[in-house]
Amino acid sequence: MLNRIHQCVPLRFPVKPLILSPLSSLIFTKPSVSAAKIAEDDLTTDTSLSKPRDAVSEILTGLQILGPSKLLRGHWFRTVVPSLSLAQIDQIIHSLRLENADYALLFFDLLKNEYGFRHSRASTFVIAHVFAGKRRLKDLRSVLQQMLQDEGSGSAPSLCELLWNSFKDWDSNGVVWDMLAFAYSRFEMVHDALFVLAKMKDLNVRASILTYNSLLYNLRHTDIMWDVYNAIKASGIPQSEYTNSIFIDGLCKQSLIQEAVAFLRETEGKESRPCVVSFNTLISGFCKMGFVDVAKSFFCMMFKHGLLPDAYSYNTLIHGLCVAGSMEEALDFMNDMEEHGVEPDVVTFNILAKGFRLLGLMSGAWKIIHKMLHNGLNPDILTYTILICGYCLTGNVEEGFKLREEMLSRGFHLNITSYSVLLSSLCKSGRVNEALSLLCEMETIGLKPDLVTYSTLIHGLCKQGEVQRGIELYKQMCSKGIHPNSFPHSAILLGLLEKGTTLEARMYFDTLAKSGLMEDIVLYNIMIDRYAKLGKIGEAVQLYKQIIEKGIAPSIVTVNSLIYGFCKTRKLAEAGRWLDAIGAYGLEPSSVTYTTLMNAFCEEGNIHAMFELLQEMESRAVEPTHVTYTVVIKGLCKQWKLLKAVQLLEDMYAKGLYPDEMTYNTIIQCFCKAQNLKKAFQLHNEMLLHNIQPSPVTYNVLINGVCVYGDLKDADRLFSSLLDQDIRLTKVAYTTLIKAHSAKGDVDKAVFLFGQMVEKGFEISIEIIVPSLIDCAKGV
DNA sequence: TTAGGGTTAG
Repeated sequence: MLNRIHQCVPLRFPVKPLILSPLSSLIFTKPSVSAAKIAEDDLTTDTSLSKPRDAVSEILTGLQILGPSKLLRGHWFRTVVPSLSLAQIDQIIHSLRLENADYALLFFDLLKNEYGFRHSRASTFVIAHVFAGKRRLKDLRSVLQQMLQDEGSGSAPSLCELLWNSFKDWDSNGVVWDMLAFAYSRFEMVHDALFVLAKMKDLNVRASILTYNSLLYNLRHTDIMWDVYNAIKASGIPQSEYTNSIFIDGLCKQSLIQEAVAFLRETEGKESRPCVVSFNTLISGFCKMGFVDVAKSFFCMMFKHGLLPDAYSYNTLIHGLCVAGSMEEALDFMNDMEEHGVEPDVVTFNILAKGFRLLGLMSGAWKIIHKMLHNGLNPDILTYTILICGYCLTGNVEEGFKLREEMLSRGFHLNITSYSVLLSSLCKSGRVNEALSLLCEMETIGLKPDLVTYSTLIHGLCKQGEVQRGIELYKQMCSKGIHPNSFPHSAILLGLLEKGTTLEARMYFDTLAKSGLMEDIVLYNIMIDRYAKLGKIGEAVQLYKQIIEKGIAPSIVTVNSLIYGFCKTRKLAEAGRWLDAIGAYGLEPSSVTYTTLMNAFCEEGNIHAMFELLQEMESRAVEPTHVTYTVVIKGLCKQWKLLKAVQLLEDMYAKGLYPDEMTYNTIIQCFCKAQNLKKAFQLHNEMLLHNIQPSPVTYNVLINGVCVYGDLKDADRLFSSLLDQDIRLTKVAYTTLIKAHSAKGDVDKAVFLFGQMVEKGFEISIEIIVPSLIDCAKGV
């Protein structure tokens, strides 16, 4: 905040009303004695002349004699200034404007910039009129914006009153009115801007198209956009080519995409024909809604209108293609760009690099960066952030930190986003305390963590079970004036579900729902999913009804969780009905929808129904994922069609789908049950070859297989070798082996393993010990 | 027009 001189420096003289001598005679007659004295005083330190009563005339005279730079920077002036009252300063500015507007500007700027003075509204308007008269519109805007920053929203009525009462007859008054409306609009104080516009209409002052465009832009998310557009048409002022583009953008933002297209068509052949920006807006709108093909057709249509796509057109479309995962086509458009003489820029390369990053293809992202360097472009902070994010998401946090070092060595400063990426990956790897230190580092270097940063950390803490600390951080965030959205609440809700009881979580959820602030489907989805997982389908459906009553649109996740709940409670027919009804909600079934149902049929042993669903899925162009394939492999295993299962595993690789440890566990277990331990171990080796980390479950399955169908000594050897390799084993691995030895009556070995288990700190339950003792007794 | 945060299936 600017210091106000009058708040800091007490007045040395009482403020008296000023009686100004005719200024012209002071300035344009021969130098007065006192002015000559000022010149002397500049060399001495005597300030006896600096009585405020005379200050105005002294300053004016001084300006005439000494010239502005000598006077305004001189000692006398510096001593006098702090003792001037607001009213005196207003008067000086007023008078200076009449005699020499440049001096008024100089005086105004000097007080503001060197003395941190906050000028009155009246002085600001005087200066605004000087700028308007000189057509220095940027300065005019700047001076008004500074005033509005201090005045804040809701200040329009009083400012309009002042502008009307004291300045209505001034030259360039209309320009000031227009800029005032524009400045309000630029600060997103739209109600104030609308107030000024309404006043202007009453006073018959015309607004410029720039002001209208700015307001149209700020209101493009709302219905009021139409009123502004109609006002533009009614005013008869010529539209700029941006007016229609902003209007089209607004229609797209309000999801009125059909209306946007119709509007574009309407403008064809009229005075304001569609321009490149209008097309770009539509391309962006369609891409954001996921209709990249339609976006492409508009891209092509530009040529038909004799328009050439610019870098924005290409980048927008390439972005849409990248988000849709169509990297090949995105690259084609980059080549097309070059062929049409539009040079791909840093934005193009960043978009493409992110496209590859989204697909987890970091090598592709690097190729793009190399091309970027080859084209003579340098990576910017976004490029680095995309790369850091890519590494962090694949769990390679260290590589992310190395890139941060490189960034710093190249003189980039990490911003909030770059920090948040690092924080997020630390949280995901469970290194929440390190993430919290990074938060401190951010604050130390003066970066203010935002909602995303806090939400990430709250999520990290809650996921680790530290819900209380998460809630404390949430409070800290609110105390800093950061207004929460549903993200931090979802983190806390998940934490409560994980750590506390469902009832506790439900109470938190109900408080959020009652507050009326949380209308986010994700919060409902979290709660519904928990009920579904618990088999409490009644509660889940109840919440679903609440969503509909509130007019909140369910998402495919909502329906998928409900379908899961019906499957869990073995109401497959009901689950099937929900699948059939998905279209009625304007939703599309996803691979999760089908996989959930397919798994349920598989569990029921109805493999035929499972394959029927797979067919339906493919016919509806829903791509099966590696999870879908895992379910199908499980189904084939149930039918003992092991060769087909192995074939499907190979098909997955051919299709570019990567099996994970669960896929292998499924098929390995099947070969164990078929007593084909050789193939089971072969598959285990294949996992390692493909860099898939076997999970403790993999080893449980293998140990159990060897115990049941092989030689117990081999099982012991396998077990020891795993321990030697420091491979993480669970309680199940120990109990499997203990049970096997107990069953064979080898009490010593069983007791030895039991001791090892206790030593490792595993909890021992009665369910493990009693059956083993019974087995041992039988053996003896 | 480009970078960061939350929910679902095996």
